[in-house]
Amino acid sequence: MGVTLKELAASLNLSPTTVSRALNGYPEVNAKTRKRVRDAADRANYHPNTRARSLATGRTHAIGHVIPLSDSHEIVNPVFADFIAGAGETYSRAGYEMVLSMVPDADEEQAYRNMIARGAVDGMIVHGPKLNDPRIAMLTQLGVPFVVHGRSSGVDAPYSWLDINNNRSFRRATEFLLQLGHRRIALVNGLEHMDFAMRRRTGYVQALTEAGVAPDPALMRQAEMTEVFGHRAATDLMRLPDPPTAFLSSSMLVAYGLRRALVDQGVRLGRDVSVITHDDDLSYLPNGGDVPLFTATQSSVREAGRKAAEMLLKTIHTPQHPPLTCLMETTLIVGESTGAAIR
Amino acid sequence: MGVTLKELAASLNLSPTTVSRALNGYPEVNAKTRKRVRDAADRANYHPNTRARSLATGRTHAIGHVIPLSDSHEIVNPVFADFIAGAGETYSRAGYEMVLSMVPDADEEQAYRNMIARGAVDGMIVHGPKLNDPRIAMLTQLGVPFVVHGRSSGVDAPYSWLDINNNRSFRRATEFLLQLGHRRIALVNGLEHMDFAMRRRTGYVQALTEAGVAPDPALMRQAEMTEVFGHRAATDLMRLPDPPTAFLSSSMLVAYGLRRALVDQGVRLGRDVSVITHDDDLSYLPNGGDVPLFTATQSSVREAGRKAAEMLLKTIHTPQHPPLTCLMETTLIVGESTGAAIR
DNA sequence: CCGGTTATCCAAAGCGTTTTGGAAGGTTGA
DNA sequence: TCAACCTTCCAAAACGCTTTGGATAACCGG
Repeated sequence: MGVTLKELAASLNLSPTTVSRALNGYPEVNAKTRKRVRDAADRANYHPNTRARSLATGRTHAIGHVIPLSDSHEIVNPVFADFIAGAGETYSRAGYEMVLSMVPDADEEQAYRNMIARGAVDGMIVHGPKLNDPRIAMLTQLGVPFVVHGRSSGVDAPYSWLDINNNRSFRRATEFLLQLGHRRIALVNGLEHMDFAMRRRTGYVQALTEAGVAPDPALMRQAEMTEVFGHRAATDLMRLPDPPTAFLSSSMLVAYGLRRALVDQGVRLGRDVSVITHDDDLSYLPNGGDVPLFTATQSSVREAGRKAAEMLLKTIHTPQHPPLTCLMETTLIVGESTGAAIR
Repeated sequence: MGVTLKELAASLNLSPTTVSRALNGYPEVNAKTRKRVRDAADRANYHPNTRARSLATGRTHAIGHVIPLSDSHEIVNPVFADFIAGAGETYSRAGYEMVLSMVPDADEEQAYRNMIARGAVDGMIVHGPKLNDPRIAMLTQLGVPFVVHGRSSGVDAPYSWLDINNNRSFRRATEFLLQLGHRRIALVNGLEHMDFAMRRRTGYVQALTEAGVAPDPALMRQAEMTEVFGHRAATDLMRLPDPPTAFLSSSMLVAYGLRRALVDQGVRLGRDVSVITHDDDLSYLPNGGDVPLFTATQSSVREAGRKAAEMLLKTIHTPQHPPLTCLMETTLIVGESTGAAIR
């Protein structure tokens, strides 16, 4: 523990009041005194105790994140690391701290409730929204500022969110493959009770339908997005009597798995079979070096974290403001994993 | 914000003192009253305000983590997500919360200082120790309980740490390859100013030397551990006049890159060239399904997180206790990526 | 019936801040 | 010169909890 305000004040022969005001930039303190106080504070490495301050002000200067662990295998989705890194940048610049809670899906609601009831945070980020996500109504009802990373289809009441245009993104990717002559296009998706995965499938189905291609359920897979899942999916799908000539993947890791399976089977990527993947632009999973490995719909999840945090801080500072929303478009980057369909 | 203790007490016609004691399990309160209080608290969803509580008790019931972002590319190492998930399990079980700060390498020391000076945490976890890491002396001097995930060669004074036996792990892996007849063994390592990477190289060099094989600097690479780095390293190394017949990799992602490069060159994994990788057992990066993809030195970083958190809580609760240490061995899992050297 | 326990409760202080409501002294304007 | 300001500071209350040090009443043994 460090110096306290009282001690600092005593050492300066000033009252705590004056020292507090001097440091917080209030006008009613002499310029000379202010400087004297600031210098002494620096010298003593004084930082106001956050607990005491938040008790006095009623604001915690902290944001809560509840990261869900997929109940099945307690998998923590790797996008969280980068999203949080982005949000963390914003927080530290604004003098906020981040408090994190990682809990199994089942305990999630309680985790939000607790953080709030204990007065631990000024606002929250909602991660991984599902269809009709109950957390949104809950937080609205509790009156806590929050921003959802993603959206929740089925929730009508307005709320603040930041999302990428998953539908459009996968629609365009599908159209791109269709233009290359592909007709048998597989979708290797995340779990479709997750909102983002559902929207991606919708976009994919829409593009197919508009092009007069009947969506084939046999070509759609969904699971936790791991490399192994990608491998299994591609292996299975290539065994079909009428196998796909192109794959749409929901994550880089899945795409790795797809590639491994395809290569195992002696299929040339970008020649015999095409692959487009979504790329969250994770810092440790770059899509190739100079030339992109995969053709990809790309959007930086880190940037999303930065922006979502900014939105949240804004709603905290102007509580009466109506909900903020932000829809980010992805960019379609052409790499070496796509080519014309062989006929 | 929720109900306050005073309100709850008033609604029960009791003093705040009694309500507090009833809820905190002190003996000097009638069993009947206690039940009445507990019930009312549940009904009102009362949770004590953490800020107020920690102000009163002097303990925050919070642990600080400072996650470094590699200064070059601001990469956040994916192992952190799983480590933190593990630590988080322990924390929530013990009623602690986790406060996170993600900062560029350069600002790291200040981030620790701030958290402590502001009285935001009861203890800290030190991530990613480098050789002769200054944070250890700093925290020791500040008198804050902490546990290092890893160790720091060059720091003599005792401190609490939890580490895997990197040296032994890579020594064994190297010996394994030597026994298979490999002599040209490449090391594709993390950045060697990181303690773990340095220890791995030492283990590797020791095994080679003991076997009478001269370590060849041309066969050692180090960088941020991404897939792309693995690909580049393998591509380069295979171009050598006397290319390696085996690779040692420091992470799963690097191994993915190695495999891609090798496959690109038409080399068969486990036949023409062998690969052993370290596997942190990340939840979203499983080493294959039923049968392991890679021969690997495996150790769950999530389990490490759980244990490190437990150690930290222990040192917090018994401050006079001497430093705790824990050295975890890895297990060598044989997969399909290794085989006898071709002669 | 009475001193001494024991069981049960409470008033008040304190944790480290911010903030409200002055107070003292100096300055200004007529 | 004197009321009416500023300017600059401070004492004390408040935030929501825990904890110290009683207080009250009931109970007990002799």
